[in-house]
Amino acid sequence: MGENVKRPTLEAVAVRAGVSKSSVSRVVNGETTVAPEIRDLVLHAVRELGYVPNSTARNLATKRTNTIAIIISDPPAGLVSDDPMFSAVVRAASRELEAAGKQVALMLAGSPESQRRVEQYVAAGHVDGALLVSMHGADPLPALIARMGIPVVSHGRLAAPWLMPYVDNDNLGGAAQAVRHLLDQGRRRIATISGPLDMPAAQDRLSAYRDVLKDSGRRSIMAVGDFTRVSGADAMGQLLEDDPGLDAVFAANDLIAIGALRTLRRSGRRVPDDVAVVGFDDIEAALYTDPALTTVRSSMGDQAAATARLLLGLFDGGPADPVIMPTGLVVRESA
Amino acid sequence: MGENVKRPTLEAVAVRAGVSKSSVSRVVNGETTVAPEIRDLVLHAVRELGYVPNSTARNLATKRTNTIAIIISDPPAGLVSDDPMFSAVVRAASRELEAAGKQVALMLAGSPESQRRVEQYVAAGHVDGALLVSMHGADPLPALIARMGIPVVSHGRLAAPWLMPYVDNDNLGGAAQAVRHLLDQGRRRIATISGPLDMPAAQDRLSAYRDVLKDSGRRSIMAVGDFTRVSGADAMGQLLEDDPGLDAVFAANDLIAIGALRTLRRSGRRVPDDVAVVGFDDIEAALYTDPALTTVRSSMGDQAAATARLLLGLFDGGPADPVIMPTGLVVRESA
DNA sequence: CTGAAAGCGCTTACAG
DNA sequence: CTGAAAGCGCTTACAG
Repeated sequence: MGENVKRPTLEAVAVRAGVSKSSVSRVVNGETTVAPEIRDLVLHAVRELGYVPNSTARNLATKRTNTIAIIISDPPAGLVSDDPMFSAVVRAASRELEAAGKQVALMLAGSPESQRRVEQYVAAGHVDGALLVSMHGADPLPALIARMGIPVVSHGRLAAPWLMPYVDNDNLGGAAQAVRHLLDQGRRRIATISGPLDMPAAQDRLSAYRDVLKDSGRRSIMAVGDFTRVSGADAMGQLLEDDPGLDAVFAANDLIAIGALRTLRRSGRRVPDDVAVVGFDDIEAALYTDPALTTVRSSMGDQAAATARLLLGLFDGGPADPVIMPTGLVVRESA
Repeated sequence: MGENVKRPTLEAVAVRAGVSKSSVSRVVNGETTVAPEIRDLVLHAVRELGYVPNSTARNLATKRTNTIAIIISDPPAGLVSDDPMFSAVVRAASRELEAAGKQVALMLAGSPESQRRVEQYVAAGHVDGALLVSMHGADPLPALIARMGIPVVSHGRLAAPWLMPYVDNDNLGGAAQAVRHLLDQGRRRIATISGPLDMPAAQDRLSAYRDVLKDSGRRSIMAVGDFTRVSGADAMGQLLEDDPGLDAVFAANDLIAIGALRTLRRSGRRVPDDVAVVGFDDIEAALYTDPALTTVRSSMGDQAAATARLLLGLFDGGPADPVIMPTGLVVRESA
């Protein structure tokens, strides 16, 4: 498995260049207090030898690791990662962090064992900071991570928001806009399919729905989903049984909407003629449903990038204030 | 930002327990050659102090890092990661690796700069091994990684398969089965929409399509896609112009099929009555298209897990032989 | 079975 | 501006 060439050390470079290790270290780390001639000697030797600093040794000496953990607190069922959001979030955050010269350690913390592993990992001083993507309200991980004494931020508001700063979408505003849109279209019996009720995003989207309906003197009709397609399909079936006359559905995310669309189709309802449907997130698939899905745009990518930047800012003494990103209705065919 | 409590060192444990550092190290590492009483003393001190080994120091001493890189060679456009495969692969591989006690470092290598970063990272001795997910044939990264002298495997056959062992699906077999299914249904003008032609998976699926058609004395009708929905929609439009009478399409993946379905719908074609459609991959979304998509199952999750196991096996002197995983047709409504 | 000592490859005060 | 030396927190032959 490879030549296993021993990599040159800083010491080898020093010998080769005929200077001290200190000088090599300074040059390699870009310190300015080095005489040009020494600098050249070192640079030359570095090139000749193909020297690359051993970051393990560097980390030990500096007590920094230059790596940031992206911790995805995925429930055992694997809810999140089947979501297109998973890739959007991981990717955008990685890009941002890497662009800032940080290494990224991805950690999936689904099972209790993997939670322990993550805890150990952070406790072992392996990371300088952490970006948390937690997906259920009862998750004990945020509290554990928060007390580890490293900068940490959350992608999405936590059930315990005081634990750490976060970046979130304007779930309340977006959901309200969606429901008002249905109202404006003259829909009378507007149902909703919520996300998992222990998640703040699901709670917000639900309570905005309720508030808007209440203000307009209408009754709430709800079923509980869990942000998956299949839960949307099931919930829609239940809703149709409960109230066959409903004429609109606000789905707490696009995946739920996609599931709901299938059930509506199978029950012979036309969308939007019989039943209007609005989703949330504006994932790419929303462009390919039949009819194309009207939805609330919440760029998870942008949100993840903003979360990463918030974290990076923390290292430079930046503000630890939550940030809420705007959402907007995207009207297509389904409502 | 936290209490910044200095973490106890192995030395502190030794002092507390009244034994040598060597003994503490042995106990902590589970060596059996330790007297029970010493063991107890150490364990007690470890617990009292809340000792967690500093893995940076350990890595420096052992010259191992216990971490494996998952390197996603994502083209700049971001093709892969919009794909549901991204999450399936990252997740399954992570789980497998973590279960084996390895740390996972996720690296996105899209741009030339990030390729350099990955190279440096591996060269810096930060990882013990790497799992590569490369997405285009001209990718220079596999060759670079392959010569770094660490165990490395590829998720999917590379354009240069000799560089490292890999795990792949039976793309040839699966595609052949799909096309034969269309033939068996009496379809006469069977088109295909390929993936990016520099990717082995796309090549295989295309050549199987061609071979089967040739054997049956039929003509190939093809358009090139890139494994995205939008490319499927566009390619389908082109195909319909080229040959309005076509009665079947084999899409190189489900995303392409989803795009093609939209174009067919908009052009007034009924599926499967006028045009039959078969996809490839069997992603969850295939269950929610209208009509539900007939497709070839290729569990990316299982494949990624198998890739991870192949890599882990390499560390124990396991075989470095490629493995091909079976595929199977899933008949639903679209064909 | 146990411990003293050297070593892993860097960084960083401290003198000069 | 430069270098010798100590130190980061572990592991691991080597004696005993």
